[in-house]
Amino acid sequence: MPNHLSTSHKIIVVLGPTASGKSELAVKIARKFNGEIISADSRQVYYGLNIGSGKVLRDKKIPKSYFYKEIPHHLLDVASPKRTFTVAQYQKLAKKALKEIIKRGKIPIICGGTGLYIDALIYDYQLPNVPPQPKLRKQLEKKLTEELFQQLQKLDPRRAKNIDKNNRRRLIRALEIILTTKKPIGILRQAQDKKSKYDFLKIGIKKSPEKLKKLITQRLKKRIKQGLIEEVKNLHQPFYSAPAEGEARQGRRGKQNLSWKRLDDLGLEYRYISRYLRGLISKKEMIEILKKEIWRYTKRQMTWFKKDKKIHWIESKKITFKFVKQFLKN
RNA sequence: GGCCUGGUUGCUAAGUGGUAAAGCGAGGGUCUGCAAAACCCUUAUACGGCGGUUCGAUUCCGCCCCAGGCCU
Repeated sequence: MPNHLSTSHKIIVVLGPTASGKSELAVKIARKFNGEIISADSRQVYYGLNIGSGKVLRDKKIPKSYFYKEIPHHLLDVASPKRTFTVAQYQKLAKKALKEIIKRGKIPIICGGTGLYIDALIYDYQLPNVPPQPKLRKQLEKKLTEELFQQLQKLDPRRAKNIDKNNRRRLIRALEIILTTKKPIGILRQAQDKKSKYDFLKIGIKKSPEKLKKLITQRLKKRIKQGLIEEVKNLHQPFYSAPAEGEARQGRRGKQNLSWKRLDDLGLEYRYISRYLRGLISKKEMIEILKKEIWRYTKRQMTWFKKDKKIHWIESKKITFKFVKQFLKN
């Protein structure tokens, strides 16, 4: 069994490309094995992004916290969509949730498609204690990529050695760290080889490309039927009148008034539907582009997951349960 | 029937008398505070057909085919 450390706590991870059916599987595991779910999704953390982010519905009978089919869900609706949320924040909140679940004697089930978030949590990434500094970034943003790289070489040669010298975003962050701490961080990486303090079982949902494409199309259609376009419209310009029955649903906390730019940044459904709403593309184009973009997104997700040799790729629910049962027995 | 414009890799699209950009798409990859992001690599003999001119034509000439436009 993977990572068996006698003193550590057991956690289950359910991951896979978007539209593969993670949420449903996670809930089933949670019900069967007395678990609670921690979402690991970079968009579901925002309130207001519901249909488009594929958030599970909230049980109406259980107000206050987030339940779905009587299973508590964590890390949903924890941030305003107006502001950028980052891995560091995710890590902090998710860690807290994780501890609490363990304290309750329940099994934490991390479920999501954001690979970085999952690993930051279970491997306890040591992120430099340097929050983003907008002013500094703005300044660095003015420089040429090459200049950024040269500056980093001077200040933190070890980091410069293994950084992607074309990636401005990374370069700026690296400089932000060194300029703030004055201490080179040198080499990071190789997180996957690190020991986790948890004993975890990583389950990946495997789907053939054909199947996945089909699921993407179906889900997109379904979401549009559920009011996805309305959701995006309201995020940009919410209704002021009392919300209608169906609308009061979940995670609604006042008006969002997200700019088109922000919606664009949120990606996929939010990006392309907002472009449609702005009249930049037709509805038909929007749907075609989305199918393509969502597919490409799954490929990026898979690139991340593929190199993780600890993932157990499964194709049926039955096998999953068997796996989980055995994992929890040890 | 006549005239004009155009036919370049999966798509869009440059270009030159000495065998050919780029973008998109597609595939692969990187990843430690924007990750639905950002970045990198790959995409072998692609110039409608047949002749001609030329040392050499995708590039010039002729004919043909195809697409679009115009004219009678």
